[in-house]
Amino acid sequence: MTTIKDVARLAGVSVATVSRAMNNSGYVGAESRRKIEVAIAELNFYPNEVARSLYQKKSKFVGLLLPDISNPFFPLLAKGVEDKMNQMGYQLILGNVQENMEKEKEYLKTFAQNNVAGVLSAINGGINKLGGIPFVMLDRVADEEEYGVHSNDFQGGQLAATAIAERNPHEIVVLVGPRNVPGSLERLRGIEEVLHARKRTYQLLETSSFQFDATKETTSELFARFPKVDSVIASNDVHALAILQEALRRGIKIPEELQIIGYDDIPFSKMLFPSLATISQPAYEIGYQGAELLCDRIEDNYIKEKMIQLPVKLEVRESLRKKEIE
Amino acid sequence: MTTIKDVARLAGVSVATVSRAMNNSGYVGAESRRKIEVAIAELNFYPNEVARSLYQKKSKFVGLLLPDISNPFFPLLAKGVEDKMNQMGYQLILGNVQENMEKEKEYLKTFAQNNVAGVLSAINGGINKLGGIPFVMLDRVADEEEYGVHSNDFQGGQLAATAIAERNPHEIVVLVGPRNVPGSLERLRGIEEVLHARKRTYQLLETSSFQFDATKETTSELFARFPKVDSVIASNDVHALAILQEALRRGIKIPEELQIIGYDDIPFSKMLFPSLATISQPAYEIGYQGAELLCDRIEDNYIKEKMIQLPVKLEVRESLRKKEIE
DNA sequence: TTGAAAGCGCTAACAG
DNA sequence: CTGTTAGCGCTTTCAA
Repeated sequence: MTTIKDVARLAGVSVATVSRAMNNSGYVGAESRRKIEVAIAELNFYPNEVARSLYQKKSKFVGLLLPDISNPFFPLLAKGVEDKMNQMGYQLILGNVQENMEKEKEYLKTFAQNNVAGVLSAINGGINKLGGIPFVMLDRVADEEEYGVHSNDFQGGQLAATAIAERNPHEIVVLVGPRNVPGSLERLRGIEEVLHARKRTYQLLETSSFQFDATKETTSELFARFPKVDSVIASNDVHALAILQEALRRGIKIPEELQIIGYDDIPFSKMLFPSLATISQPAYEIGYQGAELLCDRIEDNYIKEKMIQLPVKLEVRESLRKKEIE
Repeated sequence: MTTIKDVARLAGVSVATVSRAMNNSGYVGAESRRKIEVAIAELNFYPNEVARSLYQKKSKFVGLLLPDISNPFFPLLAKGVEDKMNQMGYQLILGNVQENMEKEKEYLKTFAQNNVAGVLSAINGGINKLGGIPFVMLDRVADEEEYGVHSNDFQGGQLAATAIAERNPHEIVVLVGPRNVPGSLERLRGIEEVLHARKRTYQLLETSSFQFDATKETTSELFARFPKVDSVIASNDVHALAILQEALRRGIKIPEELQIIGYDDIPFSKMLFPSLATISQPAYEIGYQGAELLCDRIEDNYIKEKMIQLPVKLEVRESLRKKEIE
């Protein structure tokens, strides 16, 4: 391993000068700078980040906490985070928590042990602080959080409910996401508001988990409890797709006999047939802007908005019936 | 931040003794140990990993290089890696490279700068070495690699081709993955061997990328160039699903008019209707065993197998026709 | 404009 | 069994 010392020796200057040259801090004579650059190139030197972060008490790492990396929504979000963070010179420590509080605690501890510069978390209801380390919540942002990026769940709920309500629903079932996921209730509020205003009745089906594996359970429960359901407002696309496809398997016609709308707009939703109508959340954008916000916090920049809310969008696709002529 | 010094002071011993107690290295008297434990608990102390890794020249980080985190195969693999690595006390630095050589180089550099203990890479054809840092390749393992975990691509190709050949194919199209992905050619060998032996003709369609977004292109090309295709052997599930669903959209009956077999067995393949027959690769297991192998290398344990090949399995599902009675 | 030196928190000789 | 001490590679006073 070549160190700053080797560079200093080869350039014929002191390590302090090399350090100043590398970091553009303090004065460095033109001649010294040139010699240092040559030496660095010659030795193919790059500074040891560990030593840096020991001194600075702050590393170039950012912790990323995700609830379930196998739900395609989160890789998208992670990409947004990664792109921005890399651009700013940070690396991500991956923490895939699978709705497991113990793992979350473990991760927060190792984040602290490694002097992370900040944490981005899509985990609801966790321990969202870590002595002075900046936190930014992504997607799942509880009311009491200070910094976060999420999309407008209330509006999303309204859009979804309106899309269904306008399409001659007879028996509506609303899938409600886990109570502890902040957005779930907001969406439900939006949905109920619209449905009440339009005097539509509906049934609720609570899903205890957003985990990928939970879909089978939800699906069987739906068809068992509500055999006459003809319209589903789902809590996410993975669940919606599971239901849609199970319906096809049972010979139920989509959308004539069962229409369904999802939430998230994961890449598969557009790709499958019939394509899944959904409320599109800007997953990549949430990650990207969350990363921006975190960088601003890390660098103590002025922050215009602590809580960023991104708009959602209705994607009308083949899983919805034609609109009624009003 | 509370340091080992604080603990030493409170326990009335030296930092060396605290260090020995924490690491169970060297002698520590019972009385001292007790006092240290009390002090640690009292202060809620945990050691700074940065300082540790500076001294050891080796951190508790492992770099994970992935080609495309939005392809559901890789999150699965990542989970396997994460589970094993966490269990062994390591953290993952995420490197999602998107088939971009520049990004890969960047990552390798920062891995080195951060004293990673090792690297797990699912990137083909990269710069798979880093001055003395142990590398283990996952899934995409070129011939010249020394350490890796992958599944038996030749066998996978054979299984896929056999499944199709036994089911009365008229016009077979074989999707060939990117040339630079080592497994692609192996699979093709397996496929061709079977098809030749059974005297089946077939067409090749090369796909230049495994990226999620590349599916649309592949799909249109397939139907444009081979309008009479009735059997597809795909290079991965994402492509296979795209084709299958596009066929449905065009009113082509699955599997009567078009049968198709994928590769990977991502979670969606089982969930969709018609479900996708595929060659199941043990993605989680590849990640997990890769992590095990890497740990053994890091700890300089005896290594039985440097190159681990896991079996693949044919999953017969609804996208295949009934077998011919022979 | 530069260099010497202290120190970030921890580990490991080494001497007691 | 325990403490003193010298670093790990880097940044940053501070004095020259």
